[in-house]
Amino acid sequence: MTLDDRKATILRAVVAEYIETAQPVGSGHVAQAPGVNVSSATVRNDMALLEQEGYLVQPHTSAGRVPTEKGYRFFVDHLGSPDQLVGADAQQVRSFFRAAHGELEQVLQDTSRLLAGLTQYAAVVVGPPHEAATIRSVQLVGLTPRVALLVMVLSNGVIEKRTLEFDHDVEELELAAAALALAPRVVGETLASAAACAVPVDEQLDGTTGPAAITRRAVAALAPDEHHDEQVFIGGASRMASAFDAVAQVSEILQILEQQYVVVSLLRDVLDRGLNVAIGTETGMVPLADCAVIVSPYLVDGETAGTIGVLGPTRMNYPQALAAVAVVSQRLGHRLSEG
Amino acid sequence: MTLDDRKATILRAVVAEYIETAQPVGSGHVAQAPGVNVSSATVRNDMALLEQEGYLVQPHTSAGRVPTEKGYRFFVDHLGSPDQLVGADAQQVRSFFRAAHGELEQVLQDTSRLLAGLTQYAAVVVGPPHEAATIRSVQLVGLTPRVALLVMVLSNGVIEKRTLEFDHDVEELELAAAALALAPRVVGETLASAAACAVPVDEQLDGTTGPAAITRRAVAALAPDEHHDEQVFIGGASRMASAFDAVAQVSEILQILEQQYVVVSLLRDVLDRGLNVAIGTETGMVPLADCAVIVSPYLVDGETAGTIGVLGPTRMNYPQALAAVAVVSQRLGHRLSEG
DNA sequence: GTTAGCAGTCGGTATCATCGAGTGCTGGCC
DNA sequence: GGCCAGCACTCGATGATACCGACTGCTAAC
Repeated sequence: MTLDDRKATILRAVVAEYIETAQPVGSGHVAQAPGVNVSSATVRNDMALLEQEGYLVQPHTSAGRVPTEKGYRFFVDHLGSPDQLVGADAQQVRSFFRAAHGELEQVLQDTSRLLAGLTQYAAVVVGPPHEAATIRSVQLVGLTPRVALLVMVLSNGVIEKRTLEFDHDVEELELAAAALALAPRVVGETLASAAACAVPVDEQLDGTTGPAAITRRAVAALAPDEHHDEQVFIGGASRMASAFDAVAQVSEILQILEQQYVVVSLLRDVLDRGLNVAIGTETGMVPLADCAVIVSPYLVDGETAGTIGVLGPTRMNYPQALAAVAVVSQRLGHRLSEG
Repeated sequence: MTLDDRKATILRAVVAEYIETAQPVGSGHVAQAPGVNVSSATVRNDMALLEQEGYLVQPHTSAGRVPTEKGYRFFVDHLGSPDQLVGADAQQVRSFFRAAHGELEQVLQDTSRLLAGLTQYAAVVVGPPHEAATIRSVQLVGLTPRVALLVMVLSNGVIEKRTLEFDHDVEELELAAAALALAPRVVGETLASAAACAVPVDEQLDGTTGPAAITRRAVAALAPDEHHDEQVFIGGASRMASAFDAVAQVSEILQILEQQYVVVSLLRDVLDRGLNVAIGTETGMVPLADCAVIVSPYLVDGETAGTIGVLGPTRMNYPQALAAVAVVSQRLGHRLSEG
């Protein structure tokens, strides 16, 4: 399963050139690549072996070779020292995070654009899950006589809101009273724990009107939505499009990107398998057979908080994209740790 | 500038068939179209005239004809009675709005998906501007000693928040005091008016610490952000992709859809010109030369509140898309009027 | 083990003929 | 005068054919 030095060098050269040109690579080109100091005939022999071992394929007999998933996999697993971003890009990242300020959502959204701009592929930024955040404040605001808004500020700066609809008019005073009753019970709790531990308390109370009923309604609405536990921001889907040549394929990939919870679970899945790169079928999604995903968690205050990722073609520029993801995830974590 | 009956019928037939097949339309096909009771030779004569008048073009001498922008324009301007949605679609809209509940943002997001599903093009839903909404409640919540969140609930159920960063630690009590001072001045105002009329009051106060300073900071942060005055939701960009055949073009269009404020101003622009359909260069954006946009405002409580739109190829199915936009905008307005 | 040389493969491109959908025009009919 | 059958013509699309060249695998020599 392990390759000798020369074959590894040749494989690397093939992948590198294919990434650049998107054309099958012939032995002649490889022989001229730096580090390969053998003739094209020797390269040919080794390429034939590499094909037998499943690292390369020939689209047709008289053509050069193209990396298989296994080939890409070897390439990323044996990259040696991780690349640095080129100066201009590094500069861009620095000045971006120096200027980044304001709302969490805005920062995450802009970060996804930044990453997309750096890599020329689609970028995904998943915000910190609300799971872990505790409730800082609770408020009940009437919008119409029968509709009120439950507004909670979480410790990570995210705001959760729930619409409460009643089948009878509700007074502002009742809302205020309900909010007062609610606050001591839920402040300091997470959404989930607040929803769980507050329920039994409420079941004892009865009646369909008055503050107690409102409190009960509010508690019932607390539980975190299945799919909205974390925020997802996707940037640069348009850039990814240019990396493919069939419109139908682009459309399928966009369709996946539109289902944000699918993207989130894809990233989570990859991380759970202990990977930070998933190539082709490794993504587990059929329409992504020609795509690769790079994932990296970012740390806020030393704990993994969210995830960023890049989605591009299997022949993406791995060294550069890996470097970009690494730098951005590190800087983003830093930025969010400051508070 | 006006066409006689037969030429109008022929033009309509050409546009209708081209929309369906995306192939240049020949005189033979037109002659067979219902309503055209003349021979292909006569159709040929009229088509030649229609070409002279700029409604049609021939891609090459021995080919059928394709509508020009002017041709599409005539088609949509003379559609006669607006189409009805087919039964299944109408049913889908009804059940969607019957089930629609919960947060405003979620409803708008889902509506964009619904509209995209109905039309098979990209759909845009612009939420009610925050401009007109008045502030219902104000709250200041500390996140870290030096960072606080200004949270405002607006009358339309939208939440506006502003991050306040201080260069010295701030006590919870100070925040509470500042919020108390702020509330009577801004509740009931719009964001803009609150920002405007509260400023002079604050300039009289001095000092860099204490509740007064916090209040001043909060007021300064009130002014609505230029670009985030309304929320934009875009659905079904992937569907639009399949309507084109050049990847580069798809990429350019996606790029525009990614700049949400561009989309918003595009829709606004079209409405300002008194149109509800913009075709090709009428959109004013070069990459959209092969696109058409359908726009419709929706009314909440009798007042125009937001806008919905569809972006598709110039050869989009106008009757169907117009019907879908009309129904959805009407139902959405209804749904949001209930409160 | 490496490599120069060589025969063989096969996709891509160019050339050419053919086909057919579609046109414009003409001349006859109502 | 308006309509239309008929006809010659145009020109892109399609398919066959030949050619070119970028490859390969193999062999024999170093």
